[in-house]
Amino acid sequence: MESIRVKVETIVHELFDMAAEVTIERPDAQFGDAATNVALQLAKPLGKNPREIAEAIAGRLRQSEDIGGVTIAGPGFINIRLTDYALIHQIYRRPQHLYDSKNIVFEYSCPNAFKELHTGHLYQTIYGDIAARLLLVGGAKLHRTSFGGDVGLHVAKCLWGMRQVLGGDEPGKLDDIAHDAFERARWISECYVRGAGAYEGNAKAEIDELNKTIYGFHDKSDHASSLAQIYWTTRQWSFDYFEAFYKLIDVEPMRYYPESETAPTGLKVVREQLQQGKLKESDGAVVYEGDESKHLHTRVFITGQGLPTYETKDIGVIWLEKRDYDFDHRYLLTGNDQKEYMRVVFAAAMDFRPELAGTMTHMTNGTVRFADGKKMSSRMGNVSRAADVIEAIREKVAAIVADESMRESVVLGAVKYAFAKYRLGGDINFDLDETVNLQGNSGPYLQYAHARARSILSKSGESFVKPQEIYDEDRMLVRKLGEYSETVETAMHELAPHHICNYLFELAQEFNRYYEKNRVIGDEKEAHRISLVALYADILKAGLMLLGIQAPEKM
RNA sequence: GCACUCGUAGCUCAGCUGGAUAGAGCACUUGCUUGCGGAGCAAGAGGUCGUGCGUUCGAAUCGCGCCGAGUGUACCA
Repeated sequence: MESIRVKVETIVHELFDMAAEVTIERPDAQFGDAATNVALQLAKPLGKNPREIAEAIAGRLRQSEDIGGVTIAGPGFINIRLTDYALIHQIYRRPQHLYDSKNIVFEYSCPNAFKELHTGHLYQTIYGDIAARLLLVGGAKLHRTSFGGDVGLHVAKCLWGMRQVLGGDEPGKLDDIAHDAFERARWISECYVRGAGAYEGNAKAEIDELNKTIYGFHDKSDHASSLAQIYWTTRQWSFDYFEAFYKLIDVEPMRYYPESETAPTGLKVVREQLQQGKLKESDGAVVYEGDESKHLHTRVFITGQGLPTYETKDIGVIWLEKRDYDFDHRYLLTGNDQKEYMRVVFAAAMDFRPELAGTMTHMTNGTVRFADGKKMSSRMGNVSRAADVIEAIREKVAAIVADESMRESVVLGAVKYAFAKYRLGGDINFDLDETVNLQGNSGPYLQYAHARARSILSKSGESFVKPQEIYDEDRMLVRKLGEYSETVETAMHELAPHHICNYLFELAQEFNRYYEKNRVIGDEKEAHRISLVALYADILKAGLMLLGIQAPEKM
């Protein structure tokens, strides 16, 4: 398609001495393999009849050896039919490296220490991991990062709860709690609930005091006192739990920046910028004054009590990531609710450090809603816990997939695909039944499609040879196979994996249609057809791999 | 109040840098069913693309107004 675009642009330039931006579309099969509407666009500036322009361009295009035929349709669409050779050639085209040797930081997931991961984290972690894969495939030098709170009020509440449960500052008793990372995380979470309740009751002052004490563990490097030992041990439990969870869902781990690390850097920067006059003091707090004409709010960076806010910690993490990786570009994925807030942080960051301008992109995801929330909550308890979602899917998969060794990859295929198939931005509707439904647009459906294709290949004695010609019945399938590389490019460019999901599903449908009508094994065209099946299976596998989904040989 | 996001088939969503009869899955109706894995295929029904103006040869797509849903709007993250 790329070559056709260039061809048309060249022709337009030669014929009319104009630089037109040509787009090549994939038209309906009845029209051809490629189409362009340049003639319609040029009609006005040239003051000519669009069909006349189209005829002139078509005449030149017909001389090209890649092109089997050109027709003009409707008001002046140019429809192009490719030669068999060109069509086959497209299948072998590799996606372009859109991020070649770019040094990229991608921050996502961002769970708080001392808390469990919820469905929002699950969604964002999976989506982030896939987007990161796209950057990698695009040739980027990629650094995955994550950022979260290991200090702050939520930690104080939690530690207060631990004290109650342990019956005092008794780090020795932690050994008796649990040794499994997930059970430990659950225990921490129970302690948090206790503390949060007490904070609303009569323990507020005590917990506020504890909050300062915890900051002190970092400032004074206190690892010795009993309470500090509880803190450092359970903090590590949290990190181990993150690691265990990422492993469970088979995603790459990230470099984690805890707030205790980013806050000092952020504070230093903020105080310097206060001196520079980029920040102002207001009611005892340090604020960044928003620009109303740009719809930026005023936000507090250091509170009246001298504590850094999230804003300052976010500045800190940007500075640390810049220091550690010297990124060319930084992508950040957070929930929708942080959109306006982050605009201010970005504006402040660029104000403090102008060279950051244009190097940061904020992407946002919507919230996960459960289609069958009632059913789940009654059975599973806390619906929103990420581990419970995986467990619920596991139960459903167990009922469908007989081979136990296959189940886990189907579970992950189901959940990853379910999240990847939505365009990023809006709230998503998570329907457990649809997720594992083997009919329709789901991960397991595509995994099955792959296993089925492999099964055909293993039954044939023919080995793969590159197809040399295309029969009429092959054409639709071959066309679809050829769309792979440009689909990946689109997904890569927009960091939008849903394009790949849609494509793979359409490809599987196209193949099923083909397979329904054309016998492969035992047919006189077996050798030829087996090669198409092999190309299909390979593309399916490659696409699923981009989504972080395994393509099993059998199911 | 102001800002941002969203509103496409009964449900869940694609399509949105303007183009040819608006697509898919689920659900629904009918047919294929002794099968190379039918977890499939074929056909059907279902849409004033929230709404009204505007720009354009052409609008689901761009602009403005309105209606509806959600989020954010200084010491939380």
